Amino acid sequence: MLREDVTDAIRGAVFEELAAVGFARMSIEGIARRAGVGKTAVYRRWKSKLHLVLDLVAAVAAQGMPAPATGSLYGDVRAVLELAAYALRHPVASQVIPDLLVEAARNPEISEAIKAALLDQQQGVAAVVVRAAVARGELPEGSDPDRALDLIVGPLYWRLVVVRGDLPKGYLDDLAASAVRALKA
Amino acid sequence: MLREDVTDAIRGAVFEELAAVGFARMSIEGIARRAGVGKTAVYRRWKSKLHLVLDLVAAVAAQGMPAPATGSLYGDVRAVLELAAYALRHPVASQVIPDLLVEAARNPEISEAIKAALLDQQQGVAAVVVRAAVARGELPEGSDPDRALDLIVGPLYWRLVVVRGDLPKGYLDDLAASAVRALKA
DNA sequence: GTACGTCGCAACGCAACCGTTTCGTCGTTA
DNA sequence: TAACGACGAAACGGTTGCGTTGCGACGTAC
Repeated sequence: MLREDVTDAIRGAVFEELAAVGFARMSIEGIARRAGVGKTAVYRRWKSKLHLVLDLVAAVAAQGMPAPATGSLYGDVRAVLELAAYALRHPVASQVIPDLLVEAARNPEISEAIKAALLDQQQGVAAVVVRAAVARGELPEGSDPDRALDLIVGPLYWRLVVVRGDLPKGYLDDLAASAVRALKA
Repeated sequence: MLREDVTDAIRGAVFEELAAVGFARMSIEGIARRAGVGKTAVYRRWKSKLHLVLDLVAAVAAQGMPAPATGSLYGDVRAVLELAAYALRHPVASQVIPDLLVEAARNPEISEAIKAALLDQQQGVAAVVVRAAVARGELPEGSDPDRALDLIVGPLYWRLVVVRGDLPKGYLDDLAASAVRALKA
């Protein structure tokens, strides 16, 4: 029987190593070193570093992403932004997410995993939010949820991850208002 | 005297190698192999792969980025989006840019170079566009060019680079219109 | 109390790349 | 034509990680 505490230590080490050096530079030796276990313990559980990461991403995907239901489009958008900003400002996540996204451009398996864990989830949330807004009459029939998602999280991702700028007070409020205004075509 | 054609071959190989495997996996041996030159020729010109890439990025920075002047805010925004979409759809650039952006999060020298080559350029363009729009009375005094840039290129970058989705006909038009609408607070 | 499986540790042979050096070839310059 | 310097190729010793194997220690199940 594989020891649970060892498994957890490895999982944690993968996460930290991924944030510290990125997928490309990550090594199984480094993971074992960081986790304080032997390489044997790692190879007994996973075949390669790819499987390690796919397992990690799948765990994130499994936990799901909650869709807001505040009763207004602005409220929903603002809630989505709050959640996204929280994740993208997390020091570990803000390193791991863009790193894996770049890796996904070269590796179909990572691409598929990331899509299921993040993009599909977000598109699902956007679909719920848009559908509710349409039902309330806040948005016209046939509004495209994907385009809505672009307008909502695109600017935030750009600022936090690409430019790596700060998040001024009131920025999320303004952005939510801008997105709502942009959506009501 | 160093041979110009060899220098060019190396520069080209760096670009291709960067797109193919990314900065982290890139090796000087691989570059020399791809360029069809000896390692000696590379080391005679640059100290390390970091210097190779910094040199490449500086070359991009030096060529500058043109600011549009179409006479309307919508026209200017649309022109910026056209240029950005062209770059982000380029198969090599669309691999290299996000890769270096991720690398920049871990390497201050790359960060500085990328900032000068891309971000500062874009912020300069945004500043010109916003200033012109304010002068025309299309935007209120004190509009923030950085926020404008977030709203203009954020959604496009998200769609093309993060989601790696397609670009439907009319998307740029809609996005430009949305951005203009969002900016007029 | 014995047998089994996981544990950490260390070593294995192999591969890639590091940065340097040596060599013989070739083109340019004087 | 002689000297010089860059060229490609190959080899150097050193480092890192690969995936595998053998080891003795430990803990648990029977």
